[in-house]
Amino acid sequence: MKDLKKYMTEGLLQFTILLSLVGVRVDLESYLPPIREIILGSSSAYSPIPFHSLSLHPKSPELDSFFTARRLLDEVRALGDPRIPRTELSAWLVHAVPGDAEAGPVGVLLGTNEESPADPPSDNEGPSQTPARSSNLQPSHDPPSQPHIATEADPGDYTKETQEEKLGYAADSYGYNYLQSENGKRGLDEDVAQQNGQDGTIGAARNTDSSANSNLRSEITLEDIQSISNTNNPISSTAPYNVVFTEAISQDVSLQEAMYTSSHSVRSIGELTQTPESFMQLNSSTVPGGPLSVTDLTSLFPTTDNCSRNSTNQDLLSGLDENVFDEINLMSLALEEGFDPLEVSQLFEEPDSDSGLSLNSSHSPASASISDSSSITYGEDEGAAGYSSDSESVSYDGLEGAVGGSWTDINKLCQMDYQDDASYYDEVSLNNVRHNHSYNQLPDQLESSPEHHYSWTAKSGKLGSPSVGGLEKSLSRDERRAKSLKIPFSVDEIVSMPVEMFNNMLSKHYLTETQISVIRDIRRRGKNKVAAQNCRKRKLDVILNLEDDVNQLKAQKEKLLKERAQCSKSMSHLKQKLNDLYRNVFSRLRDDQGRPVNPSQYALHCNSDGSIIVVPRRLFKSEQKKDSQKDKKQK
DNA sequence: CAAGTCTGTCATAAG
DNA sequence: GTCTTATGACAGACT
Repeated sequence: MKDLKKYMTEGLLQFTILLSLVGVRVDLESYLPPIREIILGSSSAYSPIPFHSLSLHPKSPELDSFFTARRLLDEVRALGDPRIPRTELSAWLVHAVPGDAEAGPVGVLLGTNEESPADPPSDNEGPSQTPARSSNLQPSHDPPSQPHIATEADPGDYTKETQEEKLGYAADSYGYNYLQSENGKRGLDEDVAQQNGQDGTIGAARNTDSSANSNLRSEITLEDIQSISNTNNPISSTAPYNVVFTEAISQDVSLQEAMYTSSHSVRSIGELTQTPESFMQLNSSTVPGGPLSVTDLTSLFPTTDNCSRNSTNQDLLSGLDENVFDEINLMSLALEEGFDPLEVSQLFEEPDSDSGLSLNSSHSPASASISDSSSITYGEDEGAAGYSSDSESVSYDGLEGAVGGSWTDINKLCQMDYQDDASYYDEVSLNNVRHNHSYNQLPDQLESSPEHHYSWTAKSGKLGSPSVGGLEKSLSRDERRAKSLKIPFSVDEIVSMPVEMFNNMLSKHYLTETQISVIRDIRRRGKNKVAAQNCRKRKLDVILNLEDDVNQLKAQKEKLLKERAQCSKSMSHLKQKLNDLYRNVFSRLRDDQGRPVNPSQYALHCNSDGSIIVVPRRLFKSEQKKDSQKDKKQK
C-alpha cells in the first residue's frame, strides 16, 4: 500500500509538473492527500479525504482502487477544467516572473495594451511622476482624471454592464473575456492604464512593461491557453508587439508585484481564502527580504480591489516590511468578507491573532452558513446600498472622501466580487478546503466555522453586535490562550505545521517557556482532536460495515433456510414416491405358490449389476450390518 | 429535566 | 527514549 501510494503520488506529481510546463496548474490539494503527507509527513489526520464519505478505513485495501480511480477521474477533470486560464495565470506568474504590477498581469489582463503602445510614453513623462507615486495612491482613485465605468456608464446600464463584467470575471477564461468586452468599452484596466500614463516616465516604462508582458504572455502562455481551453481569446489581437522574451524578462520588474496581482486576480474571482497562503508562499520563497518600495506599492494599489481602497493606505505605507503583502491581502480579504476596519487593524496590530481559520469545528448556533449569507444582495441600490451590514457601512462611510475613490466604482467592484451566483460561494467553500489548514474538515464544517464567516454572521443579525468581544467569544480556548500570550501564530498554523517547520519555528522565534509550553499543548491537543475525529469516523465506519455484514449474513441465512426447506420438501416427496413404488412392486410380486409377498418379511435388493432380487429382510439386515462393520473398519 | 449525541481532552498503548 | 498516532474514557455542551 505504501509503495503504491508513493508510486501514485510520484506519477501524479510528474503529471502535474508536465501540465504546469504547458501552462496548466493542477491543484493537487483538492484531491491528493499523499502530497501533503509527503510534504508534511505521513498523517492520516491531515488527509483531506473525508473518510466519512468513503465509509472506509484509511488502511483499508479498498482505498487502493479508490485512489486510482479518483486520481484518473480528477486528472481528466483537470484537463477539461474550464478554469484552466485562471489557474494558468498563476502558473505563468510563478514560472515567468517578469510581471509588473501595474502593467503586469492585471494590466495586461485587463487590456492596457489596447492603448499603451499607441500612446508614446514620453507624453506622460513629467515631474508629476514622483508625487503621483508617493501620494498614497490618490490618483488611482481620482474620479475626474479617470474615465472609469462608474463615471461614464449610464446608471441604467450600470447593472447590465456590471453583470457583463461580472460574467467576464466569472467566466472561466477570466481576464480574457473581460478584455473582449473591453474592445468596445472601457474598464478598470483603463484606470490603470491612464494611471500609468499620468505617472510619467515610469508610467511609460510600465507601458513598455505592459506591452512586454502582453507580448510575453501572448508568446508563452496565451497560445497554450488557447490550445488548451479553446476559448476565443481576444488578447491575441492585442499582441502585435515584437518584444522578445528576454527583453520582457529583463525589465526591471518586481516579482512581488506580479505575484500580488496574481493573487489579486485569483482572489477577485472568488478564491478569497486562497490568496493569503499562496501569496505568502510565493512571497517568502521568491522575494527574500526584498522590501517593497513606494513605487511598488503605488503600482500595487491600482490593481487592488477597490473595496480595499480605504483607510488601509496608511497602514500599508507605514509597514513596508516583508509582511506587507500578507497585510494587504489580509486587509482586502477582511474587507471583502465584511470585517470591520477596526478589527482588521487589530489583526495587524496583533500578529498573534488568529488567521480566522480554526480547527475548531464546533458548530456555533450563531454561525451562518454561506448559503444563508448568499441571500444578501449587494449593489442593488445606487451608492451606499452596496453593503447592508453595519460594519461595512461603517467601513465605507468615510471612504469616499478619504481615499478619493468613487463610491460607484467601489460599489461596482464590490458587486463584481460579491454579487454572484451560488457558484461563487461554492468556489469559496472549495477553496476553504484547498487552502486553509483545516484539512480534516468538510466544507460545511468550514462554512459554519464561527471565525471564518464572522462577518456574515454579523450581517445576518444572529450576533448582537459585531464587536471584538463577539469575536473573542467565538474563539476556542486555545485561540484565546494563544492570543493572551501573544503567540505570533494561529492555532491552525501551530497544529497543521509539519514537525520540522514547527521545531524551526520554536527555535527561530524568541518565545518564552510559557509560550512554548502553550504552543506545544495547542499542537498536541489539536493533533489529538483531529485524531479523535478520525478515530470516531473510523469507528463509525467499522460499525456501519459490521451492520452491513450482519444484514448480509441474515439474508444469507434466510436463503439457506429456504433452500433447506425446499430440499426437505423434495426429499419427503421422493420418499413418498419411492414408498408408493415399493408397495406397487410388492403388490405385484408372487412367491412360488402364487401368494403375494409380504413386504414386512422381504425386501428388494439392487445388485451391482443392476439386477433386482427379492431377499428376506433378516438376510438383508445381516448384510447391512456386515457392510456397516466393513465401513467402520475401513475408517 | 432526563436521555442521547457530539466534541474536546486526557491518559495510555502501540508503532 | 522520544515522538506521533490511535483509542478508550470522561466531561461538558448541545439536542
